Amino acid sequence: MPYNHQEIEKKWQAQWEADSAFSADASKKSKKGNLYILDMFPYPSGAGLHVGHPEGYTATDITARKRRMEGFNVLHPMGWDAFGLPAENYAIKMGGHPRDITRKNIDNFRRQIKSFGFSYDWDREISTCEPEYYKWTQWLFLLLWKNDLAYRAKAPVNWCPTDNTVLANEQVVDGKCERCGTLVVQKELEQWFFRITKYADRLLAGLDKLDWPERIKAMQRNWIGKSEGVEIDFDIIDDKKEEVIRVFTTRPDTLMGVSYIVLAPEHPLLDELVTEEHQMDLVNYRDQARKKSELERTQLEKDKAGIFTGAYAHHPLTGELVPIWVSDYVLTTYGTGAVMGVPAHDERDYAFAKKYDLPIKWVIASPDQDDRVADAAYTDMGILVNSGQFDGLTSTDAKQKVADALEGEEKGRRVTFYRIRDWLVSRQRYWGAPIPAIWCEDCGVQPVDPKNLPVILPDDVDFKPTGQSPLVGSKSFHEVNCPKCGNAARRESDTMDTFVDSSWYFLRYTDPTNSEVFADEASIKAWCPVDLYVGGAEHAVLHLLYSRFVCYALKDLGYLEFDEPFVALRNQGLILGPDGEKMSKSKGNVVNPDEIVSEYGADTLRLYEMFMGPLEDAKPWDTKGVVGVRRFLDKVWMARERLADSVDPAIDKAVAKCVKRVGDDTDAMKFNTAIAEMMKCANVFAAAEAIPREAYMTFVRTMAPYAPHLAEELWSEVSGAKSVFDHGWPVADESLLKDSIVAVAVQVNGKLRATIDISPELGADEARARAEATENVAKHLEGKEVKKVVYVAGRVINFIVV
RNA sequence: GGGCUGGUGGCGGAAUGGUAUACGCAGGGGACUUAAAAUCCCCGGGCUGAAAGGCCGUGUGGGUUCGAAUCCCACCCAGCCCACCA
Repeated sequence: MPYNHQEIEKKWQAQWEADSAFSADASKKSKKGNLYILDMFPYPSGAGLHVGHPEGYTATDITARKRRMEGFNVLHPMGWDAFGLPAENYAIKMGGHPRDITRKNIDNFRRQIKSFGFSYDWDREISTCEPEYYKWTQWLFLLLWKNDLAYRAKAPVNWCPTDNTVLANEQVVDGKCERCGTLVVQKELEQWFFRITKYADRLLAGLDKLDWPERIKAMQRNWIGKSEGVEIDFDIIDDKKEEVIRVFTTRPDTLMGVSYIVLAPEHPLLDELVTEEHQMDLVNYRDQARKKSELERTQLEKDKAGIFTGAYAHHPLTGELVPIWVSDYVLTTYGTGAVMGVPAHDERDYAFAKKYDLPIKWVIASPDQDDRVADAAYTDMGILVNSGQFDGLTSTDAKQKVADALEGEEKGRRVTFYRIRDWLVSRQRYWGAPIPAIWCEDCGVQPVDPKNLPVILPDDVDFKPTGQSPLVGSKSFHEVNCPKCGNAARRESDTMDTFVDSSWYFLRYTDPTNSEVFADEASIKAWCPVDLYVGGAEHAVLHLLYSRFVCYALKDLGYLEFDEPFVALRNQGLILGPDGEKMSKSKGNVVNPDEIVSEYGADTLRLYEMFMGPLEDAKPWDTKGVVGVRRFLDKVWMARERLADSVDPAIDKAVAKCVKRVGDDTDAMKFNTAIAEMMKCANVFAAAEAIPREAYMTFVRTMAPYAPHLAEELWSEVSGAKSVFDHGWPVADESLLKDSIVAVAVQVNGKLRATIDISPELGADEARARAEATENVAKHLEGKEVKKVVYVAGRVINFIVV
């Protein structure tokens, strides 16, 4: 008979809640110490949870439950990343207030998450949109501001015309708004920034010590984009002025191959140096370039077009004349906005030179002479040629020698550039934490006194985005005095990027109700940093990089004793629809976890999601497969009817092996193979007429982190004791793990010819004799000379014959 | 174009130098049943053979090794990420 999952799961969820079974208490004595196991908190969308959410949550829940059984004190909290555009857009479209919509969504998310039986400490639940929380987001802003890590500046920024707000670089994907897909336009606006670039080098170096997926580390390295090279000054030939064009290159070894210089269309020196004859060309070209959207610039990647300015510069070492060109393949936002054109050894320069018939000078020869093709740039390292004093050097040596020469002449210097930009944190939207600043006509922009936090998000506003923050229209919000001179002033009306909210939330969980500090020092010390963090790979750069930055800053400012917030990180893979495609409403392949829980139970859903395949892989959903794990649970359930005070060494052995394997695999987060092992054990139970009670109860404890409801029910029914989680993680009986007889493969010249059942302790000679005695092996050895015999005890014996 | 990850039965996957395909799904056969469902047991890489067995087999081609899905080299394909970054 199948078990009644609805009744059992409801019963134990209520029991856990009544017992506060999972409350984390740092003051509690624990023999193993404290662990912080964290899920990336969800954005509570209107659609509710999808099956992807419980995948990561189950992985951490299994880990947390097992660690508790082992005697660790575990902090395992859940909360809500509750500010953000979707709720606000929904409110604009459908009416209502983003707060009400968000709270309703949170209620639904909480109900769903509780239905899965996760062992969260609900007393620590946080929500970033509540004033008790965002007070400290604002405090963080003030702290960074006070320490010159937050500042206001005018800069070219990304503007989304649909959402009517600026976006961080990280939120622009393929030139489009990450949220709504609208083409982003560049605007010159004054905005608030966090000085993340100050930490570029440390954020890069810190990656090395992290237990994170290589992929994620590579993406962060890529995003930080460190490149070491040389800045080179080219003197402009101009009687009137002493100006230089500064270029940046990572390949100073190609300096002798320069045949022109290219400036970005926005380069500040352009107006001065363009000759009269080329002035109109420049005006037209700039006009054209400005009209191109980011997307067009990307799509036209291969089309290198530009114009000649009529001006020339001196080569810094040879003094040779070098023409100065303009093209938008050079970006203002990287390096110096000017590059030296070396067509022979750079693909872009090559394309440009071909188009405008500029000289192509080969200065690097491939060490592999034949490799050099004349109809393409040679971009690898090599040996210098046609380079005067540098001839014969390798690229690596030449880089140093050229840099030395330039530094000697004061024509250049070694520099490091980063691709990462400062983090733009202000948004012209309503549903976010107000930036705690006050504008005074006399004193300029002033920080709000921390005593007056939180700056409450007002209700008397119209949410419709107009390009200005909706807060601009709020009267109550703006009746404020300057904190410095006391005169009437107005509040900053921008709100913060929601990534600021989520950049520190894991600290708040350690002390979620504190109204004096963002979290008490002792609480942070007790739990942080996070020992295990699990979430989707989509946060590879944004959230994870921002959180790291905030922790580095807080450490420098004396608030934390660690810089890296997440010691170990794992990404759960995407769960695809049954058709193997990414789940989406439009494809109609979305699986609703509520239906699985109601039809098969939470334990089945948990087990199935872990059984599908390795945690980090993308895996298609198969409802038929769900039935398979439910059958397994029913087998375990039914086995309780055949318990006996009997002895069965075979079953004891199967259980001991299961305990060992499940323990090891759970620690390695190989949940799929752990479950396969439990299934094997259940099959042994199913085939047995009587099952030793002791062995069965050990199995139930082993299964408990995976299927906690069923385990609790079986434990209380069979043992009469209260919670299976109070009884510790079972220890495998080592003596049962060793097999006295094993099947050893017998090979002749590497081909399997037989297997023999022998003791793994058996000596090589005896094993050989046993192997030779088997009929098939004898047949293959007949008439052959045995050159060598390889024996690996307990595994394989291989005869090498001729 | 660059980087990363991967390619194993009909399907999800297991095995990280030692019997390839554990476990599950789907399929076939049997037991129980008036019957069906449920449940339980057995069989499932290909070719060949009555069987025992033999040959082939982890994307392709080579290499290292007594022995390779696993390590090395080259290539093909797929997915993800980045991409005019000088």
